[in-house]
Amino acid sequence: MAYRVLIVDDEPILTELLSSHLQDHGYMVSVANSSDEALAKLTTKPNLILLDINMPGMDGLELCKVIRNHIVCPILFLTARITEQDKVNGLRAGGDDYITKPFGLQELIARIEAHLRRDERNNRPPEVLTSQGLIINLSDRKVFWNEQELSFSKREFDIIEFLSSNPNQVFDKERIYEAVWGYDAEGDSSVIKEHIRKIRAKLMQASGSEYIETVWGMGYRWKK
Amino acid sequence: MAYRVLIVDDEPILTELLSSHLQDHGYMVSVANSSDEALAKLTTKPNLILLDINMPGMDGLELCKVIRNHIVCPILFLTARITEQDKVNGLRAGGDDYITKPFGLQELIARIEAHLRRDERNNRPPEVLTSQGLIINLSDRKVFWNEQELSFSKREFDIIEFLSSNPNQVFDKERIYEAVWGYDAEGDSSVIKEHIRKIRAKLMQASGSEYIETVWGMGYRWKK
DNA sequence: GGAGAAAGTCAAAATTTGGTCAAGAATAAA
DNA sequence: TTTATTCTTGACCAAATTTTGACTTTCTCC
Repeated sequence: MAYRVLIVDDEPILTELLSSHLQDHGYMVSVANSSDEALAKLTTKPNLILLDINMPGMDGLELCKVIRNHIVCPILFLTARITEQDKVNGLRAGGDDYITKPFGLQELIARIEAHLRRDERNNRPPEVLTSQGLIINLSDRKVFWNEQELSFSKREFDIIEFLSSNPNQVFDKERIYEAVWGYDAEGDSSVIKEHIRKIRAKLMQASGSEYIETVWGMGYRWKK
Repeated sequence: MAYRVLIVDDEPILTELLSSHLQDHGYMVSVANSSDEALAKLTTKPNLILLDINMPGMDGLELCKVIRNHIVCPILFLTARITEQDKVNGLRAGGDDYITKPFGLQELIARIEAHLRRDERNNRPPEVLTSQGLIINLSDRKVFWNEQELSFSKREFDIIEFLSSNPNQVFDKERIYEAVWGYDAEGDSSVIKEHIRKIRAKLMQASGSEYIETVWGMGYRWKK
């Protein structure tokens, strides 16, 4: 399966160039020309992010920190700044590498490969999760129970995905809200309650068993 | 716990310098001045390896490939070579990063931290405490006594977590209150008393033994 | 041994939290 | 546009937890 790379840079010429180069190497590329766009495109669940530091509005460092709250994947800074302090800042912000412009495309590819390979080594994320007869296909976002497909809305699936990807761990509502809705987590907890209810009802109706456990005062956990 | 870093370089002056700098930052450092020595020192199970490319005998690239057959940890190349092709080779050999000399010590530390942090993110072992048949799984917030799961409320678990994470230490009620409730609340110690009672009852019922000891006039301690 | 302080016990009150429901708002589909 | 679906909100209830206070027991020191 092709890796997804998200390029974040406000320079269209550069993103264009990078994009086509990466596509030539078999990557699926999405491009964001601003921080906001980048956050929105996190939903594509990139395997790796190329991040420019100099951008109008929220800059790359800030963005990096925010992204880190959502997903875990290699983040490579791409920038013209070169002082050591800048490098230090970038890495401390949660970045994994720092590549100064101008850089060779070959080197870039090599670095990307190194990071992806490393991720692969550490945690090969399964595209399909199963637990007791239930099959959750993350790539096509479908859920089955013994041949029968269950239908979930976007939010519902997002919650299922998040919880079932981290089985047995307890997440409080805020944490779930953050993970599913995004950075702006001023969420009313009743939204989660309601979605959990719907999910439970559908799962129970089909399979007759509980998958989501309530941990009183703490949150919810996916039983595995 | 301190991270272990293995430095591989045939230049004693450099290794000396690096070693003391890293030690200043709290790392446990071992040094190898040759490839053979490096392979021997893999038994120290380093969390990260700094690897010079230019060495007599087996060079860093070769060494890297060999190391990769043994352990999985970040490998950072440390070298004077700078051509893009070299970088590509290094990364393809299984390295995770490539730092060209001369480099700033600050940058080096930052990169090391970034890599370790990343490793941490990816495979964090579950935090589990055990004491005499009792298993306390901090990440899942579950407590077992021989297969049997014991259920504790949030506050109860928080107290157990705090005390059992610091076994044999005595904490007075205020200190416990501070640690668990999160703020300094003067006075009514009866809350703690009550929770301790509940915890003790549950633990006693299941295991038949006391885990929390009263130190008269001082506070409570988790017996280990 | 007895006074006083600290810890333990118990039950009831107060508070917090989660589940449920219905209805309005927002979004997507037709 | 209309229509259907999904998302969100707020209110209410029930359940579980947390806290409180009165009371008893235990310990320490004189």
